[in-house]
Amino acid sequence: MTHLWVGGEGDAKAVHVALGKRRGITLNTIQSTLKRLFEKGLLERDKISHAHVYCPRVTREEFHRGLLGELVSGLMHGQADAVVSAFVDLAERAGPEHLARLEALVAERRRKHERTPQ
Amino acid sequence: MTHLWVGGEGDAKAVHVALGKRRGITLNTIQSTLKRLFEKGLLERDKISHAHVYCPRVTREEFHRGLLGELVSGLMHGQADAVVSAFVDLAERAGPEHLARLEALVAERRRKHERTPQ
DNA sequence: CCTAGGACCGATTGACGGTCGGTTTTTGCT
DNA sequence: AGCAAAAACCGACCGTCAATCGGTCCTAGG
Repeated sequence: MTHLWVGGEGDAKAVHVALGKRRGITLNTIQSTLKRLFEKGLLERDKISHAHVYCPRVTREEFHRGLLGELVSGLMHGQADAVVSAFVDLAERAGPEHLARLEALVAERRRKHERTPQ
Repeated sequence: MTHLWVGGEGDAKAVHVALGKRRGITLNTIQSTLKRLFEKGLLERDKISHAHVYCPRVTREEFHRGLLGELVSGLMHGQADAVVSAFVDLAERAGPEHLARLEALVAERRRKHERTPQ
């Protein structure tokens, strides 16, 4: 579904030629899919004349944040520490450079907290 | 499925009285579920006389690590940075104390890397 | 040898995503 | 206004997957 992101966004049939053709998919399929994504609140749409123009309601980042949040909150039942630890592990395995990035971000956040205590 | 973890582990019917009863679930259901978990490689089992005794093949931590890893690697297509950032956000939102923990873990890992360069 | 306890198999239900066909509505052109 | 093309909509079907259960077969113990 959300694979329609890779082609950026736009109007109904544009997505089709961008993705559908390559997969031998009907334009109809694209339309349905787009509609359901819209109903799920992931897309915004505008009726221009008689055609719908869709555009993402959430950025890819927000979407990912959502997914991650869902999973994490699901696992975060008392084992928050384990989750955090697992993530650090992953970051390390995915490439040590990510550790640096992680460190930087954490430092930044903590600084913010000191400046805004409670 | 994996909710059978909360009751610890043990033999077939023990899980039933521990979880099934409360949910009005048949012992049969438990058995099937256990079997499928076993087939999935998440459980180990031993045939004691004519009964199967199941025990976890992976700890809860490992399992969580697996889930997280799956998702993250799924999202980690060029947007690794975004994922990392999103996670830090979550940690912060879930409770600033996690930031401290995160920081500690990262520091530890990085130290290890310095000691083991390549 | 016979029975009770369990394992196994197969079937069903309910979500869900992906994919379409067929119908209706909206346009635009003549 | 009338008609044909374009696009939206509705509903349906298929494949997958987890959860659930009923019924049957096997086996250990008495």
